[in-house]
Amino acid sequence: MEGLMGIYNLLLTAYGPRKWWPAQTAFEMMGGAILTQNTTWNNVNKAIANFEDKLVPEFIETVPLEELAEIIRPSGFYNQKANSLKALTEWFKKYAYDLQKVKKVDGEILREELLAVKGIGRETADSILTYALDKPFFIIDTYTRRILSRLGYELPKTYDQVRLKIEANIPKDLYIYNEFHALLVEHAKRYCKKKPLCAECPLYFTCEARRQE
DNA sequence: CGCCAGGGCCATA
DNA sequence: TATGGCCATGGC
Repeated sequence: MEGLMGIYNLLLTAYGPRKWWPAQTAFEMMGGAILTQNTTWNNVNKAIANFEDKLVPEFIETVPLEELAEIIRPSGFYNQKANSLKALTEWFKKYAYDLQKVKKVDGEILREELLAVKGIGRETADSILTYALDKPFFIIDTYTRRILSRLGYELPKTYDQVRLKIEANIPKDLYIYNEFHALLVEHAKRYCKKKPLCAECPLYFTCEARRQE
């Protein structure tokens, strides 16, 4: 996994800092991480807009499940995600809905707790840890896998194997984890949806160099 | 019209 | 550990 920082620098130069996650509050970020599972942001935004100003744990806790599902309907999988939002909120309640209390806990412990929440898997957990809780865990999504494999990297099979391998080859720095993932998403949306390789791609020469090997 | 998006759960072998 | 079925809307 050499050259990851080179890719990071190319993307950062090409797109500039992304300043993620797009959310008003930490709780909105956490909820958004669930809503965006296998779903476009366009649909997630519709769901978030339906909350008006009620995307807060106190509302999620008390609103009837069926009503919650109706609110988030545009995000798809709304029955499952309504349950997931309830479960996330139950977890958060252990900390009295106090973000500062959560942040005091060790990152590995928090990851275990989040993975125990039904509806939160590895990617969602790592997104929440990195973007809401200031605990750096490199997020592995379909875009990350797609871009890296197109660049010629041989990726391990399991999520955590990929994550640990990437983490071992970049500085353990929250800002870099934050920006790198956001930059990969930005890049994938522009260039890696259908086209396997294209000359306008900022990583074109990197792709070419690795393909020659 | 069919495909798929910043996944995850569960059953099965 | 690793597939396969399922969940569901909306943009293209």
